[in-house]
Amino acid sequence: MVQTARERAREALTADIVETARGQLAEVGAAALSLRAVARELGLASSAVYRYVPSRDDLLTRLLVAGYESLGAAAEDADDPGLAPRDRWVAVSRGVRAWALAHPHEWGLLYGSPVPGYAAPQDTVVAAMRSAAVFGRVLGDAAYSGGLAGRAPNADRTALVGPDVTPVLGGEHPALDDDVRARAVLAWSSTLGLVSAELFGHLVGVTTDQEAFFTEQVGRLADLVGLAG
Amino acid sequence: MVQTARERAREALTADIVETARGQLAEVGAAALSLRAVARELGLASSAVYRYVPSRDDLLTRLLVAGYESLGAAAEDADDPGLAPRDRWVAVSRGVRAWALAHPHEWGLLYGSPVPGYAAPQDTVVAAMRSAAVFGRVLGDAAYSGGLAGRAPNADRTALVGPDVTPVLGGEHPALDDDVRARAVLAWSSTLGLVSAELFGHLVGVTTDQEAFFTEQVGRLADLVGLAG
DNA sequence: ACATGTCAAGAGCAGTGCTCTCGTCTGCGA
DNA sequence: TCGCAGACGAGAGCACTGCTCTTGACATGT
Repeated sequence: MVQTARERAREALTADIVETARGQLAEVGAAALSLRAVARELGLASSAVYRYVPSRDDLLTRLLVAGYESLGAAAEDADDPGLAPRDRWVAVSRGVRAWALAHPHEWGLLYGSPVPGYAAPQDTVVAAMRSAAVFGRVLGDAAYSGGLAGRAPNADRTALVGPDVTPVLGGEHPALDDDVRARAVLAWSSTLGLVSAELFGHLVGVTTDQEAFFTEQVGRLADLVGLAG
Repeated sequence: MVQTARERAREALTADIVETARGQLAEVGAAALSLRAVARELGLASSAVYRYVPSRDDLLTRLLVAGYESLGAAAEDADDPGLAPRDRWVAVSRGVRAWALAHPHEWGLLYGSPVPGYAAPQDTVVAAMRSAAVFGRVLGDAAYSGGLAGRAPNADRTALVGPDVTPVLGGEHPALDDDVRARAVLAWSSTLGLVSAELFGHLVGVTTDQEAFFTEQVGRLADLVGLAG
């Protein structure tokens, strides 16, 4: 028992605050998240909350990290290494969409417009990598299992992806050149766009069956990456 | 002169309020837009503004419509009917991106997370169509000029686009089936995703040259749609 | 010249983030 | 076992927000 009773109580109450804030976030959204409302729900004075959370921005950061972790876990759960590469990619994409539909306000916090006056600190980028890494793993496994199409016919185009993304996008492999990595980044940000467009209401009236439409589209994106299936 | 001096003064002041609010929006973002700050900047009492704008939400709606119109105009300006279909698509996409970079907070209002407690009224959807219609026109012109690839080999897949989008996506033409329309919708929402990802900081460290990267990616999307060039 | 009604302003309500102070109480070291 | 530093919760208060209501001045149309 390395921590005292006070420390335990402190951690428990801090966790309570973050959990209550998550509930608030799910109900009213990030920009309307109120520290006073969290305090009210916990039966605390608003000033007491500041003993545990230094500021509203810090609370947002915690929710941001928790959101990235939650999304990353959902993506990992949706992955099934036994499937063909293309089907794996589609399954992970569907997992991401399902999480977004279940947590729309959290998705807005992660990938929507930034909260005014708030800049995400550097700690959040590692958490943000978790879901992207799942796609990267599918890509890497496909390369090693031969489930990735060869070099595109016009692969002489510049690819323009930074060297930092190599580890997260499947690692080093002869089949994984910058051209296919650029395609993967395109597929990833396209998926972001599809989910956001659906969630933010930009596809109402455009599609007849949102889920089937999404599945078909991410399948096209998997083809664009060159995944076999 | 059908309107009295009072009516003219009223319209001028209303326009001043909206213009000042646009400035505020550009500076601090939509969620932090303050009616009182607008009033201060105009030398008015905060209560006086409510004589011209019924509520903050109504002001947001006006800014939303103005934003869609501004983006649509930028897309139209970027279009050049003399180019090959693929180059036209890329040019319009680049125009959209350039507008977004010049008006980041307005882009966030249009395509980012919705402002809490605010639901966009139906009037905004027609304005939102304007930029999409430019892409639709490029698609339609390509079909009529023969610059659109034929039916995809596996076009037996369901396409799942609603019938309402046909007019805006090039109209009726034998080469424009629901499969190619679905690809166009995918390319459009992918472009949304690319721009949002860049603007909201999700591509920092991923690409080495944002503009060249974007140009290359929307070129891939144009290929996916089947535009020749 | 007068009545109508539009106008700007101010006070006020309920809410926000955040700070400071003031008693209380806990837990650690002597 | 005692005493005290430090943590704790509560409350008041500041500056800000959107919005409503009243009040008094002014311009407009008859």
